[in-house]
Amino acid sequence: MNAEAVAMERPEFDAEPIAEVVLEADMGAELSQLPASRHYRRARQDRGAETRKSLLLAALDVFGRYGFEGAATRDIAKRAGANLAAIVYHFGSKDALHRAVAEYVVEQMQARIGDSITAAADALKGNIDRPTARRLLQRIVDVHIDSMLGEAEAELWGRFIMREQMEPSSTFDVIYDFMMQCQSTTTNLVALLLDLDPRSEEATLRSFAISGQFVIFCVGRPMVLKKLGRDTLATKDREEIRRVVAEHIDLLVGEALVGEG
Amino acid sequence: MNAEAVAMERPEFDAEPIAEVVLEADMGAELSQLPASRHYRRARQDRGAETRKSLLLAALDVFGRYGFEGAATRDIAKRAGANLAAIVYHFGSKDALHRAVAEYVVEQMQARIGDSITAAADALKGNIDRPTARRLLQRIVDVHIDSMLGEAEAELWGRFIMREQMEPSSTFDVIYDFMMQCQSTTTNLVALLLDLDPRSEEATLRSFAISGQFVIFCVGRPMVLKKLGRDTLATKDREEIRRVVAEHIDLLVGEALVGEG
DNA sequence: GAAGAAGTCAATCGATCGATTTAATTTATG
DNA sequence: CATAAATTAAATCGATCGATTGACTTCTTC
Repeated sequence: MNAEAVAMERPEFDAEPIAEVVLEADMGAELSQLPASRHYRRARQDRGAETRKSLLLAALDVFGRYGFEGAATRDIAKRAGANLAAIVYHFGSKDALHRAVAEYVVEQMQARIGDSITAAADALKGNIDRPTARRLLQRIVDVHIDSMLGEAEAELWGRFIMREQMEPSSTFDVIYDFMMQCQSTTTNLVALLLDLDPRSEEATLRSFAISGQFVIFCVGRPMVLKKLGRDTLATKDREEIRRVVAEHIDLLVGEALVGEG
Repeated sequence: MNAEAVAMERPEFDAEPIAEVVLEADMGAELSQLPASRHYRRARQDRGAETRKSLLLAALDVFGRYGFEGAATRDIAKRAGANLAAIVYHFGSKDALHRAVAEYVVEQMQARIGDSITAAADALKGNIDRPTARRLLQRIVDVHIDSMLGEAEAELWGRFIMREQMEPSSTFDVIYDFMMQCQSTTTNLVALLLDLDPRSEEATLRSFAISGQFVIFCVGRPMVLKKLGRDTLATKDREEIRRVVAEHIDLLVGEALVGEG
């Protein structure tokens, strides 16, 4: 079951290069934004990156839909347009692939909403006034909405996270920690705006309720789309959602949003 | 794959009694509230009802966690404390069991929140004032919160529904229709309270955002529990959530809740 | 209390699918 | 051309799948 363990027991199995490949976290990151030019024949010096990225995305989808045990490596390889053996070659095992997916998800989310969180967390260390807190909160909310509803891949992240929440594996901690960090920062901002103790249950509940206003559009997306009569959320829809949620928060925290935008 | 088809092809297989058993929707409904008395030796006249109920609940759990294909009938039978063959005996096939679970979920949800929906829908046919609309809306919200967070089984309904939403099977329509009906009624109430066209995107989005405030406590329950430092939501927590959400809605629709506690 | 219906059970069917491994082949690069 | 990286088809071997069977137990009914 554990491919690394197997590799250790078998010295003739050259595990080192694979391990290195797996450990470099930025695999194919630069490749994903490659120009579509057909004549761009470079990047062949690392053909593997393409396959790794395909496998990673396919695994993200399949793991998210069927869970770790329910996911079939055959299915993942087929969707990725890669050979079955490529999974072991590039990642080491099904386990390791799953771990890589979890890390990838956090990485992507961190890249999109990390700044807004650290900005708020840093500001909260000092003394900030209510308009500033309101603006920092809105920043977090907007970034969440844009990343959760804006890009197609985000649907996969959401599914993967929801599934991990149902049957938490050992790799879930890293996702969990990140989300708790987001929630804590949001709670602190809400507490400040509502003159509540940040550690009170009241602050926590109000913070979750506020977050729920946009999370619903992620977890209930099929229902929302059906109701709106669309098959995808347009940019305009997303802006409407941002506007509505912003107005709601204005009403809820009794501090209208002012400045920058 | 299809057991009914097989049954049709094999006249010697006595399918009728099974079909009847499957079709009666109230299977074991009265049995679930049996007194725990050890000497209550009745109900042996229909031992099957107990097994059916066990299988149904186990299937609800397993289908919800692993999806239809990922679910193993062996797993379901084991969790139900029943024999593998009992599934085919009582339901006809894995497919039919899945269908029965979907119907059961709608049935249970209907029993808990159906009244609040039809009450609101009926009232909306005539002319109602804002305080009444506000009260009807709160009724729907409270009933949702109580049923989604109050009973242990509701966690299973939620998981099953979320999973069906991910990979909709043919049996999903019945669930979907019910949920859309809830959402439509809520939207109409919200539109009335905010002076919006009930069919406008604005009304839909605001309605979803409002619903999200309590749905988050269902889909994000593990996160909420972790943050609160509990391992289960107490009655007091549920009351707090009801209070917070009610206050929020007061602020959002500009119509404070009055009357009947 | 015997007949028979209802329900349960262990054992088993054939088939599919599971992850992993092997060996052979293709591809790019110095 | 030589080398290493990457890909591929094929095979391994076990596990598991849903469904079925027929014997067995429990309950009802006449």
